[in-house]
Amino acid sequence: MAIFSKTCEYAIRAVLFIAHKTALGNRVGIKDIATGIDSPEHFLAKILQDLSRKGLISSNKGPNGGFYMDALALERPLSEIVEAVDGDSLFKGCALGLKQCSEVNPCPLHNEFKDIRNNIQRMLSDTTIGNFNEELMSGLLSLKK
Amino acid sequence: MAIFSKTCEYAIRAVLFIAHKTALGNRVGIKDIATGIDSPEHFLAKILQDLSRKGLISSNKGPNGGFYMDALALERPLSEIVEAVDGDSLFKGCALGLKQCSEVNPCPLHNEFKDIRNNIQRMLSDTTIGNFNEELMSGLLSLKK
DNA sequence: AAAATAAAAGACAAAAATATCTTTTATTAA
DNA sequence: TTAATAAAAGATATTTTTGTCTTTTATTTT
Repeated sequence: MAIFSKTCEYAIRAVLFIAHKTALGNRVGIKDIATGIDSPEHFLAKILQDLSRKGLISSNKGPNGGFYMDALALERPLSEIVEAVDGDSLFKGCALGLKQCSEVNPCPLHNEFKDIRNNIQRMLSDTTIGNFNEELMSGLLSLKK
Repeated sequence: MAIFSKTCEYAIRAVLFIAHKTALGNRVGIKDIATGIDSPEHFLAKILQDLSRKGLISSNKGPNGGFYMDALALERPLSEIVEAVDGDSLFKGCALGLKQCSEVNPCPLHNEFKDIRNNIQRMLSDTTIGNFNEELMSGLLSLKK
């Protein structure tokens, strides 16, 4: 199994795509985004609607409409996307799925996974959405294939 | 989303349960295992049949039958269970789901996730199934709830 | 005001993961 | 050699995830 759900993979890729495409005032349409990250258009639309409702990205209807992000939104950490889509179980949950797993009632992997969970959380919290804009614009990083 | 699939969570918990319950020659039935790790009995049965086919655990039918593991099986790393059930995408796959993600064609998170993937793989490869037997027998670790 | 544009929303479909129930097969013990 | 036991296998059901198609709403331009 992968680290993130398919939905979350699309979400991150799409947000990074929007981020670097609209860094200075433009907007980008769902069709361009779907093509740009190689994802099913209408499925992605649902995901972006959700992220929009949650305030992570912005959108406008009509001609010249589309999705965009302001400067403030670019400063948000990747962890917000992940939490919005997949929840916090990757950071907080028990690796073996035990509801009551804790320091006093640990599963066998409780201690071995503590560092790993913290590393994931720290990395996603310390990395902003706008962090990759230059490399994305210069084509050094890929969001499709 | 969780790190492992539900199937894999059950698999690890069940194998650790079998490991410590049969450390010296006993066998344990599917009903006891399912109760012992709080999982759906018949669903777990399928999982164990699969692990048995793959040689990770052993079983016998009939009276006094059940599942068990020999000394050698206890030395296997946890990573074998994970690979048998969830595959290797947790260790090898691209976090953003890109098929061609690599050093020369990296996704934005390629480098950030390199350490994390390695940590997970190392931990699971360095930890044997039998590693938790004492603590499980003494009740210091939990496999249910 | 009408037409064009683009996201939002709704309805539906397919696939995969998870779960349950029944029948069959192998093994043991009486 | 029959009955009992327990895993293996098969069939089916439910839920969740992923994906598609159509209609509606908001906005802009003519």
